[in-house]
Amino acid sequence: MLDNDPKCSCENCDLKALFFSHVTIETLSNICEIKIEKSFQKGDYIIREGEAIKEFIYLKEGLVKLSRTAPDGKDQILSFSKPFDFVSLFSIFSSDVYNYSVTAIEDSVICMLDLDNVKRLAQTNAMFTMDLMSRFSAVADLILKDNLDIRRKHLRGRVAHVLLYFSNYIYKNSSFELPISRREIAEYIGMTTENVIRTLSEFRKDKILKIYGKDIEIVDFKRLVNISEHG
Amino acid sequence: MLDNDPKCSCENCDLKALFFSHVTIETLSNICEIKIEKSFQKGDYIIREGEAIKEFIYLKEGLVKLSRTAPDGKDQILSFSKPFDFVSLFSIFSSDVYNYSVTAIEDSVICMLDLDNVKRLAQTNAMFTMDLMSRFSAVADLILKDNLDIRRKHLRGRVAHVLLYFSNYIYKNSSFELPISRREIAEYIGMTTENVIRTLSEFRKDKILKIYGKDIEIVDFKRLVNISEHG
DNA sequence: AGGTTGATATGATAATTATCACAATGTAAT
DNA sequence: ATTACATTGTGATAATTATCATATCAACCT
Repeated sequence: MLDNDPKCSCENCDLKALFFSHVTIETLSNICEIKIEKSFQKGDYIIREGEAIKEFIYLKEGLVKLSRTAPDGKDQILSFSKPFDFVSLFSIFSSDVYNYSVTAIEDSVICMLDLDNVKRLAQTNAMFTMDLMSRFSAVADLILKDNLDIRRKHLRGRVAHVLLYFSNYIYKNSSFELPISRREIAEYIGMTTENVIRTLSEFRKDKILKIYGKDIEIVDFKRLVNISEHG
Repeated sequence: MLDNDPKCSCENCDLKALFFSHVTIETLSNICEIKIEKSFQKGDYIIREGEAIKEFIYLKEGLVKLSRTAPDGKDQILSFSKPFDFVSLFSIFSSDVYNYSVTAIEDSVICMLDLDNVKRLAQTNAMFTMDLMSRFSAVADLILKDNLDIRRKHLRGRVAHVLLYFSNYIYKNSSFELPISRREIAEYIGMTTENVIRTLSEFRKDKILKIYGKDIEIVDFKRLVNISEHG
C-alpha cells in the first residue's frame, strides 16, 4: 500500500460523471475533502471477504478481481472489474459485511468515501441514488450474463472466452500480458488449472495463440471466436 | 391470463413495506389507482426476453422462474423468485429491454405500475430509491451466491441443492410438489435432463427420497444435506 | 380408438474433465 | 548461493458427465 496522492481532486476526476453528475459542486467538495485515496500493488487485497463495510469504494485506476473462498477452501472468481465497473457496491446497501474479496490484479488506485456520508447523500439526493442504482444494475446484469455464458461452454470455449474478454474488453489489443495466473483462470471458469494449461498449449500448437509465459498474442482471432461460441 | 382482481388495494398489500415504506399514503394511492393487477397460470410467460420494459412489475403471489434462451437455442434458468424477491427489477434502471424471461411455475399474481411513474418517484423520493436499491442488491447477491454454490458442486450435489432449495426456502416442508420438470432442474443446474432423472432415481434407491412423479418427500434429510455440501 | 407429443426412465457407450504423478522453471526468502 | 515454494507444463489414468437409443406412460388431439 503506497502513500496517498495529494494531487487527486474529485472535480477533475474522470469518474465524476459516473454517479456524481447530479451532485452539486459544493456537496462534492465536501465529500472530496474527506475522501481517502489509496494505491495498491498487483496482488494486494483491497477488500477481504467478511470485513465490515465502512467505506464506499470505487476504482480509479487499475484492474481487480472479485472472489470468494468457498466452504471447501477453494477460491472462486466472480468477475474482473476495471474503472467504471463498480467494485464495492455489491453489498453496501444490503449487508454489513463484504461477501466477496477484491484483489488488485494490476497496480490499482481506489477512492474511499465514508459510507455513512454517502448513505446520507443517497437518502437526500434521489438523482444521485438513481445514478448509483443504474450503474449497479448494469454491472450486476453484466456479471450474471457473463456467468451464464461461461456456464454453457466447454473447457476450450471457456478458455477462449477468457482470452477474448481480456483482449476485447480490457486491453483492446490482440497482444496483452495476462494479468492473472493459470490457476486464476481456472477459478474463474470453474475448471482445473491443469486443463487450463493444457488448453492454452493446444491453442499454441494449433497456432491460434503465441504464448511467452504471461504474454499472449492472439494470432487466429476468427478461430478463437469460433471456439468461444461453438466449442 | 385471468381477469384483474378489483379487491386488491395497495394500502393493505403485504408487499407495501418492501419498497413503499417511505412513500406517503397520498402518493401511494395515486400510484395505486393506475396499477394493473394480473393473474397468470402455471406455465404462462409473464415477461419475454427482449421485450421493451414499460412497467415496473413485482410479484404478489406465486412462484416464477427467470430464464434466458442461449444463442444455441437452449434455455438457462437463472433463479426462482417468490414474492418479496424481486422480479422485473434486474434491468429496469439500466436497459430498455428485458434480458430475461419470467415464467410462472405456479399460479401467480403480479402488480404492474407504469415505469415512468415509478422512475419519476425514484427521482424525487430518495428514500424510496434507497429501499429499492437495498432490495435489488440483496436479490442480486443471493442469485450470485446461489450460482457460485451450484458451480462448485457435482451432479449429485447440484440435484441435492435444488431439492433442499425448494424444501427449505420455498415450501418449508420435507414433502412438496416439485413445481418444475426434470428438464428445468437440468436447465437450472447446468446438467442434462437424463442425468437429473438418473440422480433422482439413485436418491430414491438409496432411500433418501420418496418420489411419486412430481411429489417429493425427503426421507433422509441429513444425507441429502451431506450430499449437497460434500458431493 | 388411434396417433402424436412430451415427460420420465434406464442402459450402453462416447466425450469430457479431474486427479495423480512428475518435471522444469521461476521467484522469494534467508 | 541455496533452500523453499509456487507456477507452468505434460502424460497416464480415473471419474464424471453427455450422448444416443429405446421404452413407458400420460395428456391431448382428431
